[in-house]
Amino acid sequence: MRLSRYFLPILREDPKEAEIVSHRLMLRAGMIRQSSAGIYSWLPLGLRVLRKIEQIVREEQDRAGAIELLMPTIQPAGIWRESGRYEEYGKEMLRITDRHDREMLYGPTNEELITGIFRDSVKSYRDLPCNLYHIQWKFRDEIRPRFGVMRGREFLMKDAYSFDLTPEDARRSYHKMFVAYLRTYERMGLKSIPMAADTGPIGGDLSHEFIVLADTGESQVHCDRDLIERSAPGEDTDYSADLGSVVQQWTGKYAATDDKHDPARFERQVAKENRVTARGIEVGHIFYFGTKYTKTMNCKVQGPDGSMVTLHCGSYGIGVSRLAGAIIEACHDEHGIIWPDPVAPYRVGLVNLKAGDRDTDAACESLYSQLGNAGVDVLYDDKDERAGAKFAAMDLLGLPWQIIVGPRGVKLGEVEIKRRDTGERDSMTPEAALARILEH
RNA sequence: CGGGGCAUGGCGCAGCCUGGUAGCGCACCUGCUUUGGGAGCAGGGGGUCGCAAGUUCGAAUCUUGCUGCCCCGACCA
Repeated sequence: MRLSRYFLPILREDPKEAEIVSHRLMLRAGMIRQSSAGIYSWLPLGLRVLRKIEQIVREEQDRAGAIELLMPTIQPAGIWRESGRYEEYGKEMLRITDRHDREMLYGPTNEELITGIFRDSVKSYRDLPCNLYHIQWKFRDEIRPRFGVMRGREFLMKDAYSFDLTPEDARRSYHKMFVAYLRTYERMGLKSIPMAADTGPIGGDLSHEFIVLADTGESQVHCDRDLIERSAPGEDTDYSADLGSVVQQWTGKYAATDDKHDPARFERQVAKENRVTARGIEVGHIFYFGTKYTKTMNCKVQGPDGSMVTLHCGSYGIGVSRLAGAIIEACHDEHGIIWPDPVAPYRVGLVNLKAGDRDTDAACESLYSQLGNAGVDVLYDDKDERAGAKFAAMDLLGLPWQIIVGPRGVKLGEVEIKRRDTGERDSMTPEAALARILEH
């Protein structure tokens, strides 16, 4: 993409409404614009990031055996009355009336909808287990939206729903999602830690929040260093096996958010040198809720012995739009964003230091087309601006690689290549620069 | 929902106290000079001063009401 033909409204100064760093940088880098409190438009650059995140989430859900579908944003009130949550949910639910005075709502979550679909379609235990997910916009009318995209009212969320015949089977389904989550965050270049969460009225040990570590995170967390150093299960994980032992490796170590922190237990359970207190952001939540909705909504299948069995369910959420903010919180410096390669909107920023100079233009055009042909996403700054402004903008955008092409270097047959994360810069021939990027 | 604050061009702000018909920096347009870490000079375009009433000869400025947004707290993927 040529910057001269792109839509990328960069702000030089900080908008005053943005307090936290990810919000500031997303506005400045032209990723988002606020529409109203807690509701944002995603501009082209922001949308690319959102799509990258979404795609990683999707791939890991698919790998774990979940099946994608798409449910609507607007739901009828009726099914929420069936589950009893229409009255229960309160003002967080945005209620709407259509032209026929029918009561509708903008979905804050989809348990009712999916349970309804499943109930009407699946009648036999032979179709179990089943895990269905979608990636869809949700709306929760938060009392006070804040932190930009991190706590908006409208947000993009991946939510999966598992259906099983027995609690034991449901546990296996839960474990799959647990592992998929570890993999998902790691692929985005984040360090995530599962922490035991409130299980609500069901009880048990099957609810975890996934916290991403970031110095500017909203909540304080305490955990065993082993959890931070451990890497996620590999691509070769066999999701058809029971992953209980894998999950056990993670849940066996101490990890708690501040509100559930037990200092005495922390000291007893974790050796002094392994005690870590850090800040984090919640980016996912998984839980088993048993028959909560299947019972009230009468969702049953026929079991092997011919009897009708109420299904056991869990739900598994990932805040996709929130992750865009969370990643920036975890990955930035004083100059701007530092995108981890897998979620970067473009891999390479090609900087023409003297647009209009014949040799410099030619060198850039050549690199631009070669990178394009090699399937590398490039943002080419071909605008007629001063070098300083271009450097500042490129650092703000945080693309992993910069190739800097100026008349001075071109005379010597060289371009400069820079890694945004380490700041390392090297001069080399354009061919070598190309090779360096392609080998990564 | 309790407490605090803000609303003036795309962004950041001054002007308001002490009413007289809107200004600064950045960004944008034109020209010239510049050109490797947010250039200089000259010229230019762009504003229902959040909305509505009121006071007044006259309101960005004073009064009242409303709306929007931000921050702190309780709540949350």
